[in-house]
Amino acid sequence: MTTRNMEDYLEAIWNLQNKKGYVKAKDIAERLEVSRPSVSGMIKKLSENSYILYEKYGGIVLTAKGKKLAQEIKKRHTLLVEFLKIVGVDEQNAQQDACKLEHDVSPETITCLLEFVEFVSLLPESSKWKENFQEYLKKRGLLERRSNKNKKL
Amino acid sequence: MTTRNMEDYLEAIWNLQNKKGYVKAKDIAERLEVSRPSVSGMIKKLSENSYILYEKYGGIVLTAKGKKLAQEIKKRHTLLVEFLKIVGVDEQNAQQDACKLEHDVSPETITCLLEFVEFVSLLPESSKWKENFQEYLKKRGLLERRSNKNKKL
DNA sequence: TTATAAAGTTAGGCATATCTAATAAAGATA
DNA sequence: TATCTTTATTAGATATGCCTAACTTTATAA
Repeated sequence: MTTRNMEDYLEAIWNLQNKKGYVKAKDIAERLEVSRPSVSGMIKKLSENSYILYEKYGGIVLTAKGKKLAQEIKKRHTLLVEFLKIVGVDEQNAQQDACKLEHDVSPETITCLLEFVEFVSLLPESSKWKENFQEYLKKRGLLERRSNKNKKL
Repeated sequence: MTTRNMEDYLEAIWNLQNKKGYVKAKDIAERLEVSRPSVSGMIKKLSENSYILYEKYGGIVLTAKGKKLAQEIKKRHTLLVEFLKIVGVDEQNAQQDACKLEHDVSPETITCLLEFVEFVSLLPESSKWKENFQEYLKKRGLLERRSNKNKKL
């Protein structure tokens, strides 16, 4: 089984590969804000579990298995961000939350969120839903500011 | 700071207190499916951090601090379940997912979800949104079954 | 009241994941 | 090519949280 952490590393590797074309331990460390020895340890583990190909002091390459998992996580992440933005979470918070939630959301919930996002995005221009929701959010914002009640929950 | 695990234990304690009126280590162990020594360890930790009052071989009582946090987590949990059910996740899955997500969702996202749930629940009977969404979900279900494509993502 | 059963604790170990300090290998430059 | 800098690894420690086995305390019941 993969842990939350292995997933984070795999996703980072996938992102780096797409962005820079290659992956170095140093870059993973920076991206995940961990020390290089931590990266070394995880590389060993991912390699042992056949998610990556690796030789000491060499390059890091995702196996088919690793790539598949990394893509899945990335898709979950992207979907979560899309969804969070629809319900009014700002980009930055959406990104941060998605990083954590992507490890825990069950396949069934993913399917439901996917359908929700698709449904909303397919709403015809004539649909009043979006603008009603926007209006509702705006009204809520005003009310809350007025009553000065910052519900932390 | 509280860890994910401390939160799980606090929530369990809160639930037991509400359900049975008192809390025993054994019940926590059963509820969380961990061994009794694990519970002993966490009780010590929660006690050291002033989330509960505890004396060896004695009763477990939440402090004001512990109660407050437990209630917050419980609220997050309840909200997540409500939300997940709206987008079509069945009760059981919603409960399971909420148990995990409740630790990671940021306050801002909680606020947004709360507003979304409220908005949907306040939709007038005349609103076509709900039935359109239901219909959409049904249609998707049929299409997926027909094409036999189980997107696992 | 004393033996037994149930509940809780301690001891000791394992797994995950982190860190710093020290060492080794690779890459860049004079 | 030899040196210096960057990058990566190993060694060794810490923290969280889990487990089983053994022991202690409390509660029950004969």
